[in-house]
Amino acid sequence: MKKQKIICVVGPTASGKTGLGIALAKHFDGEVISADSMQIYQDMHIASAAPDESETEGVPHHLVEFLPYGSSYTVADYVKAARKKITDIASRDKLPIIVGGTGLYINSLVNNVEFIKQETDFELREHITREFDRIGGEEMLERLRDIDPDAASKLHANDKRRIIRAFEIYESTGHTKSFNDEISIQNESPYECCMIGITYSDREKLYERINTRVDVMLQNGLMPEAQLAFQKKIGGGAVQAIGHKEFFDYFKGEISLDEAVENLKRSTRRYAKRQLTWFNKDCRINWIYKDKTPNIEELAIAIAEREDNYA
RNA sequence: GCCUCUGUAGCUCAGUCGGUAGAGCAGGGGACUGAAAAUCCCCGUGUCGUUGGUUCGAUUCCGACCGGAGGCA
Repeated sequence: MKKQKIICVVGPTASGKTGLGIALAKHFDGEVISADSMQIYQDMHIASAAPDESETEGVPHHLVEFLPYGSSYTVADYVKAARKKITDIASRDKLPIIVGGTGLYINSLVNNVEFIKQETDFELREHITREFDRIGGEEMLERLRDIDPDAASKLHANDKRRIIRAFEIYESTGHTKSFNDEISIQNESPYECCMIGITYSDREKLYERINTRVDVMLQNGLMPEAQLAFQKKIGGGAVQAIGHKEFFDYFKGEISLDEAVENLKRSTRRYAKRQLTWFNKDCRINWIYKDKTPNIEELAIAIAEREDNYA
């Protein structure tokens, strides 16, 4: 069976993925599918750095700002939606271009991870969480060792979320996490993916970019946007967004505005570092260094053409 | 010009009654399969301002010099 060609543009925040995605889409007659766990939400346009109409230059962007703030969304939801978009775009003879910084989403999509058709059982999760709080991480990990030693050996007692998730899987499916993980990647990926990573060879330069981008966001009205989010006081994935939560302590009068801004810049820097850790281990990625490349778009196009004939 | 205080990790500072040093923050590395912009784990060698002296041995004591802060003129 012939594989569907796609291009993936990955990299840390503020590295210029959006612009490169648009350039590639224009060159190869493609459409962009975002792989960003925050750009999916509405009402956080500035914080999530969702592309503006003026930036996209007519290139369609999918899976961006379509979910109401406060809803919850999962990797499984994302992969399902993205696959559908790829099929849809390809059926119109356009090239699907995945652009984003959420490593988990990208990997799951590209590696064709199969998720069990099942809704999140929040009640079960709540129940297991209570048990965790009652007996502690060490004891929970011991119990997990009895049912799924492989998974337990990879987890730390403090890793509450993953320990809880391991029990959640076992109790709702009857299979261990290890087993589920194994069968989840048995189907070969239907995609032939050219992966392009964009970053700076000098970490300092990336951090400078991040700092100035935060300043620009502030000028563009990040604070009022955060204020609205603060007033909504609702959950879902969006409350985790860097760019809103850092202001909450300021709104409560606990820290100064300067402190809030510094915290925001620091959170963003740390996030970028985690993204780099994630992407660096993927040897399929062709890296482009912004501070060493005169024309990144030209290079990206050359990489895509070298890997295969996308034209 | 004189007097006092001060100079230790990128920053703020501990400390060594003389045996070459440690916290917080910043930062670095790693993990990651239904919350992932989340969550979790690990990481502190630095001419102890410079230069002489005392000493078996000085970052620690003494002197001079250089830089910083304050006071008196």
